[in-house]
Amino acid sequence: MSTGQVRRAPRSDGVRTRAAILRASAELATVDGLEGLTIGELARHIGMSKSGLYAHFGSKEELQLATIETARQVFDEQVIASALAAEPGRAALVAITDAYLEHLRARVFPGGCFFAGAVLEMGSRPGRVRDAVVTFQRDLAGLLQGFVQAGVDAGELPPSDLASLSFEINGQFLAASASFTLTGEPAVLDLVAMVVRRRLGLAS
Amino acid sequence: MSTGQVRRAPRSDGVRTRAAILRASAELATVDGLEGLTIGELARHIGMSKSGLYAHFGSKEELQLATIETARQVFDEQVIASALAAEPGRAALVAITDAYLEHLRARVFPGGCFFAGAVLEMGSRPGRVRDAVVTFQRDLAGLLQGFVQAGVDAGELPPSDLASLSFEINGQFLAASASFTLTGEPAVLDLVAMVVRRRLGLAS
DNA sequence: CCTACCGATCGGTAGG
DNA sequence: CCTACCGATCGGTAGG
Repeated sequence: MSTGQVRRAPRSDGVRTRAAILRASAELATVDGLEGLTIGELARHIGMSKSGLYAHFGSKEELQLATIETARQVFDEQVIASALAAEPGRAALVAITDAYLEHLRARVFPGGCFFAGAVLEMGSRPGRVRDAVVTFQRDLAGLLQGFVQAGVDAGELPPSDLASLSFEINGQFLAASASFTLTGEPAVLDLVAMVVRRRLGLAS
Repeated sequence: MSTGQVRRAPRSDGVRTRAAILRASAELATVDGLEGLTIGELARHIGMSKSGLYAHFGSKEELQLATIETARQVFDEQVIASALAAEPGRAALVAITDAYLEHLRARVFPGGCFFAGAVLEMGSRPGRVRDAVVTFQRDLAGLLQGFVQAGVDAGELPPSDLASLSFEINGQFLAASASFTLTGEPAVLDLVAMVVRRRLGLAS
């Protein structure tokens, strides 16, 4: 008896429900877009009432922002983590590329990379949702640039790569997501893996 | 009196109206998306009633398809034409890149490249609208690949470029549109111009 | 090309 | 987390 009665973890059901909602929301958003996503469709998709969703998120904008946060966590775990586990520099650039391509290959989201779609969709809009997407994009670009800088510092890459290499790799990520989503052809992913390696001087 | 009374050209007003509608539709679509575009918003934007639009296009899908056709014509005139005017091979690849970047710089569409947005938006959807976007993408990829082939045939490019160069350039176009739309920074366009030239062995 | 209208769905709220 | 509801807007049609 010592510590008293059994207690369920406070709100654990709510936390789990919220996570399930957000996961479904992120998936739907890669097909319908962050704006095209509707509360009604999401509610139907997870077997809940619309007002049930409003109990978790006070507005569509809050839902969108929470969805972006969830997608970011997925991206951090599946893509960024592999890069951080590698040696900064060329090895990290290869690692993040392979992890990104594997993220696509596994079809984690039905519409390809969440942020590739979101950046193109929200790029010319005002508001907090756009700002959140821009922040992600800026952070990713900064991470890539840091790897390039490390590669240059280590003598793995020429200093001229500081100007554009991170941008180029980012562009190949966009192309990979767009092309793989369009065609479903795994060869696209192998092609991009080769392109990046070559660009880094790591293949014929 | 010879040829009789003054006659207005048959339906010329209707043709002009239709063109104006489609131009506005293409502009709105680069901000709201091809799906996010609504008949009501478009009608308001051009000062016409919703049913006035339905007189020109029987359904939203027809409007979307006609909008894509209009955007394709703009792209053909402003981007493709410059490439076809150049020597096939490296010169054509430089020409299409510069024309594409100028198309962005001029902000022909407020949301950047119409098709960059459309491909990412429609990639994971079914239907005729997606098919039309895929067709554009396939045609552009084929055009680029033809230029690469010509460059290889002329000895300007190594045969190894046949595998991926056209894909890489396409990726830089996507990155240019996304990044320029996000930041509005013209330096992005200069960067991509340099990246492509370097990739073609035409700059330091 | 218009007014007037349709059923359905939108984002969101009241009240429990 | 639900039912029941709100005004606004959706794509689309009738009839002119």
